[in-house]
Amino acid sequence: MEYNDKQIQIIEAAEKLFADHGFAGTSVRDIAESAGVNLAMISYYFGSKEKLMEAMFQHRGQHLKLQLQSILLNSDMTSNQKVEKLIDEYIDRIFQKQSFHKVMIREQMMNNAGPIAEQIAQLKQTNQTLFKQIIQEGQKKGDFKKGIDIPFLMMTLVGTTSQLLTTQHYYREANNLQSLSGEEFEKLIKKKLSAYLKTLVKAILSYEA
Amino acid sequence: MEYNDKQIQIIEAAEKLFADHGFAGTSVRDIAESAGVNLAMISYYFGSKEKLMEAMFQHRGQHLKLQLQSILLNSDMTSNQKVEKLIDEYIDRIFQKQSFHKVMIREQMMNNAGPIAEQIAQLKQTNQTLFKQIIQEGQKKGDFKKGIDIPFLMMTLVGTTSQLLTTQHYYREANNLQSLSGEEFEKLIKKKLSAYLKTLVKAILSYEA
DNA sequence: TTGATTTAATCAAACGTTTGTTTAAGTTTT
DNA sequence: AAAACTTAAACAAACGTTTGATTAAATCAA
Repeated sequence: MEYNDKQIQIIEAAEKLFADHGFAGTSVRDIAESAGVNLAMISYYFGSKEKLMEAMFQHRGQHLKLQLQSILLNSDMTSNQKVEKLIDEYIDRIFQKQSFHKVMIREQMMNNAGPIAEQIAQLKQTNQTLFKQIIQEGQKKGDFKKGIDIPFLMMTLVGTTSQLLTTQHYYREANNLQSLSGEEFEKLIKKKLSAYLKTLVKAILSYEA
Repeated sequence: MEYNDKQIQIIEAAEKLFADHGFAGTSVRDIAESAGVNLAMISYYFGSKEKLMEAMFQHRGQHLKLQLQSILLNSDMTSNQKVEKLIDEYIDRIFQKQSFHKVMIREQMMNNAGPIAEQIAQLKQTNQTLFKQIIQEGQKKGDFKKGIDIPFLMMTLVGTTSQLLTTQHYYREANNLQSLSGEEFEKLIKKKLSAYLKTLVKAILSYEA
């Protein structure tokens, strides 16, 4: 499915509003106003508010999957380099589409069925499988220690990033970083997160109890 | 402020519904029906839906703060033991009040002002300060290495736990654990999370790049 | 090229329903 | 008797969605 300019306009306006106020907390009138289109256009293009949400996941779904395949198949990289590249690509992806990821976090919490939940489950599994391959490859080469709980390690990467994403305004205030511009602040926390996660993963992949 | 039985009944019904469907996604009629009280009782006791939410944070707010003081002041424990106890108490607290913590996660995402946001900010800072003390105490004693980014380490503990909390149904499905009862499953993931986080923290507190 | 016809896009207005809240009349408790 | 509680009914406002008219562009027939 492809969407024209106006449809994308609506989807991206809805994305921002859903991220900040939730699905139920956003009215179609809010979306229409924010997107600069007439109220009826949302039903006209998408059928319903619910289907607009599904279109949003369809629209973003393509860019969601990590480009892990290319990392995995690149034989010039060491296991450590692969993990580091994975972390940087993941952070970039999350922060580039912040609003959509907040919407995803919200959707994950409500464990209802439906196409969106399925898409999320599928995405999680794909990323998990590829991540597992990279770690296990490193274990076979003797770069990483064995006995790692890979799903939990993944939870840490995802969870720490989500935590920073959803509470960045608290972090900014607690560390008196209001003087920085939005861009500067984002650049800073991305850099810190990247360095921190790399150290963390290396630590846990090499730590012997 | 103290609340009578019926008020607590309403608060706890609202808690569960807010956690699963969000604040805006839950109607006062849903809450009334779920709590088994008349619709008007919510306005009668709390004034408004918004104030019910504030009462919820007031009601739970007391139990929120980690009992870190007692850990910190206990001189019989090593730094490692203190960190381990902290992790177990944190996990217990989160899982004991799952619904409320989901509500908190939701509220954290919307960066609006108001008494709730303030209470969250205050709670975060209190916990951060006490956690920092425990880590720094360990650093002075030479048990932990220096140069740790404590706020980010805290983000990992909170983020990993939140991630498991909010996506436990995905984890359950992906690992074919539907045969377990709800209680058994919860016990299992709490145990795994505890062991994992303890290893993780020890790894990062002792890892030398 | 002209004029007719179809198609897609846009709009203000209205639809019926659900929303949070209030009312006013009751009942129970103190 | 007073205070606290409980209720069904009603309220205006906001909600998602539909309608019917209007516009503009595209397609076709002459």
